[in-house]
Amino acid sequence: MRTVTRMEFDPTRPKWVQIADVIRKRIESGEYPTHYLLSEVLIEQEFGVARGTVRKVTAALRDEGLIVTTHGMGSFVAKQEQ
Amino acid sequence: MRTVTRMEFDPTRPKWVQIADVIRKRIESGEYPTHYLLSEVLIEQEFGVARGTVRKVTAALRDEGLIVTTHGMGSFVAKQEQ
DNA sequence: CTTTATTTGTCCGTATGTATG
DNA sequence: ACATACATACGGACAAATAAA
Repeated sequence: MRTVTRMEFDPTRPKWVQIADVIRKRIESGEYPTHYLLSEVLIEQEFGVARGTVRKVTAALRDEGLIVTTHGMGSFVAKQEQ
Repeated sequence: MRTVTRMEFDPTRPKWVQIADVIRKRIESGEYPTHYLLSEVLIEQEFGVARGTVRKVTAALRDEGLIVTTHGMGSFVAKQEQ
């Protein structure tokens, strides 16, 4: 069973920013622990957005050092600094 | 010898939808019986499309419960309900 | 047990066309 | 004109599961 998040997207802010916010919170709250594996396809399906949008999300989280992406594997949650 | 289906792709409908239609009919007609093994590569070759397109086809048929996919093995036709 | 081949899973980059704000 | 976003489609590379040699 796949998860579907029905977000109320704020039309004044890009979707990719809003989705990144959601995932960031999940990481910071511990809902997504270290090494939790994300995949573009799952994000695509959960939020109902296109691949290009998902890639902007992962690029942003990667830039923040929250996730690490490996070609052929996926993106996993990096160890949190506190 | 590999089969090559020269489909006249209707330019107004996605290739992956049209290919899924063809395979769905083969399953429903019994041409592809229960446990018949499909492979992405063969679909790719038969219809002359890219793998990404094939994966949309299998994803659709999987969502419909027509096939079951196993990593490292392939997709096989699920038991039909009647 | 090790190696190899096959197959699916995933990411990467690119491109085209459409639509909206 | 520009950024955002969707949908489609191509081709490539690497990772992981499975099965066979």
